[in-house]
Amino acid sequence: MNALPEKAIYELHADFCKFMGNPKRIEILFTLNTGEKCVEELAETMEINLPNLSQHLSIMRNKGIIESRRAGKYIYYRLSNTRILEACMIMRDLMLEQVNKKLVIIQEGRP
Amino acid sequence: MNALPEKAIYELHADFCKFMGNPKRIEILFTLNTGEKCVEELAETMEINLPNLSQHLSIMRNKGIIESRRAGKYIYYRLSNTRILEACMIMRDLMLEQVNKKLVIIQEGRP
DNA sequence: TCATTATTTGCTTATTTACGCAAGTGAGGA
DNA sequence: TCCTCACTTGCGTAAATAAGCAAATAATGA
Repeated sequence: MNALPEKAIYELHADFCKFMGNPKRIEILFTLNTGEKCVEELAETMEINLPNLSQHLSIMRNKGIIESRRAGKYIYYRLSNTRILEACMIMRDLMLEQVNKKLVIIQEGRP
Repeated sequence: MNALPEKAIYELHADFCKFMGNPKRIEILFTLNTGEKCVEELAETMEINLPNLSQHLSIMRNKGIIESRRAGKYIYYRLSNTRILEACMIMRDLMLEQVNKKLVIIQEGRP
């Protein structure tokens, strides 16, 4: 097979991870983890306007993070692979750990 | 304890994950996984100029992804928690899976 | 066929990010 | 003390991203 050069892998890797850098997309991830949802439902749960949501969905669809199917009038979105949630939960744990560390430092600041 | 509102968690989560959206920072992660390195060594391995590397290191340090210690003239960087690599490897696997899927689609396009 | 509903696209603006260069800082040694 | 080396910071610019609005699609039902 063709060996992708190392630098190209890093580019693809970073590009694939970019979707995680936006709070709305993280929210989409967690919301879809509770089950398939149509765009309107998502927009309502998330309190986001439709065009903006649609753009985020399109980014995630293009990267293969989520998949969609049409059923009558609605388009339903779901996670393509729940392992993404695994990675996401690790990041969340680590983030919360960091937040706690910072809180402790602040609290130690005023004895 | 004070319950962070859901939206705030998504903000913090996304912000914490942002570092993954840059190929240089992914490379730093993988390079430091092979062991502690000083800035100069990193710059040489990665073929990146020092100020730019330093900026990426500072971003990762502020988020608690990496830690540093001074030893004489040099400042050595290391990963603060190797679980970050776990998350990163899951993302990498999923990315490679997607890349393969896309290659298959392209190949099916010319029979 | 036409209107309606659900979703997407295009366009514009404000904000953020990346990176190169020049200058600054700070510890160690002459 | 002053110089040097290792690293960091500030600044300017180019490019990417986010979000809102208006307009365009695409499937459904009258």
